[in-house]
Amino acid sequence: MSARESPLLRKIATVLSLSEAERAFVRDLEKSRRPVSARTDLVKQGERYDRVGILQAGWAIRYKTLSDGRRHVINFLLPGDVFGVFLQLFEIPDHSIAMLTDGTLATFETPQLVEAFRDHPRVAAAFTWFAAREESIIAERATSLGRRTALERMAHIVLELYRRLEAVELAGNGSFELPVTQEILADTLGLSLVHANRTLRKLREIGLVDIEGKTILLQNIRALKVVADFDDLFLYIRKMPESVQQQFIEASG
Amino acid sequence: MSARESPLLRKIATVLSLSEAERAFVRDLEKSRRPVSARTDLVKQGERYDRVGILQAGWAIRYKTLSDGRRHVINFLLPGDVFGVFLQLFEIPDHSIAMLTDGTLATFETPQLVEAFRDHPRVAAAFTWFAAREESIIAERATSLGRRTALERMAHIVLELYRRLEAVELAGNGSFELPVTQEILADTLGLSLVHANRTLRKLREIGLVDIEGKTILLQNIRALKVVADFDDLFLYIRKMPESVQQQFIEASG
DNA sequence: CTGCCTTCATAACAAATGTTAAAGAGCCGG
DNA sequence: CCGGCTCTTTAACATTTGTTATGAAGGCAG
Repeated sequence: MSARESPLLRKIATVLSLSEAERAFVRDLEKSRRPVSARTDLVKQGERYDRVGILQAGWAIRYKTLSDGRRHVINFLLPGDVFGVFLQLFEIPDHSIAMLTDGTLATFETPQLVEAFRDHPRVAAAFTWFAAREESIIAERATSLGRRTALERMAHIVLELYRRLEAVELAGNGSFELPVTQEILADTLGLSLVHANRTLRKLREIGLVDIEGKTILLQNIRALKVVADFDDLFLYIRKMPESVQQQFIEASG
Repeated sequence: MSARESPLLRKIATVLSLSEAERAFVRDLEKSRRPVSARTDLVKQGERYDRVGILQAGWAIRYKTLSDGRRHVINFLLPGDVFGVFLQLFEIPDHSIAMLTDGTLATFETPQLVEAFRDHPRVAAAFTWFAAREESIIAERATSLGRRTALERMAHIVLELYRRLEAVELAGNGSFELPVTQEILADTLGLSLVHANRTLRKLREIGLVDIEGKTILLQNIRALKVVADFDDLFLYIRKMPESVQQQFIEASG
């Protein structure tokens, strides 16, 4: 796997090994790259959407807005993340997706998704794996929102992002770029802006993280894990069993 | 559709129309019915699981436990709900599933799931739809946990359960059986038991619901919707577009 | 029928988190 | 380099929610 592979291909490589032909197919799905600027809505709650997107660079959020303006960030989309596979089914999304930073986006159309599932079962397997993982990430966050304290939630999401970014080689040595305002963090963790700030300060005071500009440094990952009660099982960062890959091949007939 | 169809077939009928042959295939998936009693764990966090389950009767919960015992209920499983489609991929579940009441369970094995995707694309489409919907339900709940007050959350879940039970003909005329302790509700809504109780009392005091034993009566659905800021889009209780069904048929080759 | 055991209900008090306000830091365009 | 943004930080205070404790109600096993 070359260092210049797309983030999606890097991410897929952590889960299963594609043939060169399969990689070429994925590259083809990604070939429509275009720049998108911060604050652009890629998908709008309630408005028909019929493409699949692959984020190449930059961060985005999936979010919902209540009618009085309160916002909840469902999840972060990082480079290599795919969106819209399920939206294809529903056509009308129940949430929005917005760029947080400037970035690069590739999109492809439904027929190509169908083609993937018919002709490239291992690519389909990877897409399905990531869609399933998306759910487990959201479920873990719901657990944080329901049962972790503010400090625990903050520690948890820092670790989650670190692990996810590692897979696309955007994190290492305990640090990564976090191009996210505290307001976004607050809307993700179910906190007020002020309390998100307090919580971050506390994480710094007790020596678990250090923040310099947009860079966050995890100073004590072990302690962070204890505070967050972090178990990375929900991220499913491991190889897909051969038997499961085989099932996709059989299912595609 | 006869009144004696399984809840799953009733639920599927709200989304798409199956042929008699397809219904027969689903009935075959469900034929292994067996009774399960309350508190039985159907799936255990961290322990390999390799079947697909279809709940025929009774309620269950998907939940996670933190290492100090705090519990979060991710979602309710109601009659007609399917679990384990994604667990097939991961093999090791990151959450548990437990029966809340006595009930009836059918399970089938991976090869039959593969067969569904290869030979019965419209059945596969329905399964995929429900799996995707599961995610949107969890995302909506995360939104509640993050940004709705206790009262709003309680109103919201009551409406959600009402709409989901309607689809399997277990709710109507504004009321349904809610075989759930307040502790379970608390663990679902991220509240303490005491506060869940307070919140329920308030919902009664302001005349939005009435509770008699295990039966809940929604006295003012319109007001409940306003309080909860409830928009049922996330439940996707409508017909799957023909074009999407067609894509499953094409994908199965 | 009786006596657990679970569930519900409520009160008093504690703690976590939200709100409002204000000021400083950092960045960008003119 | 200035002015106006957005973002961060902090303080003081308000509110929601959690905790602990206790009793009542209801169902079930003996």
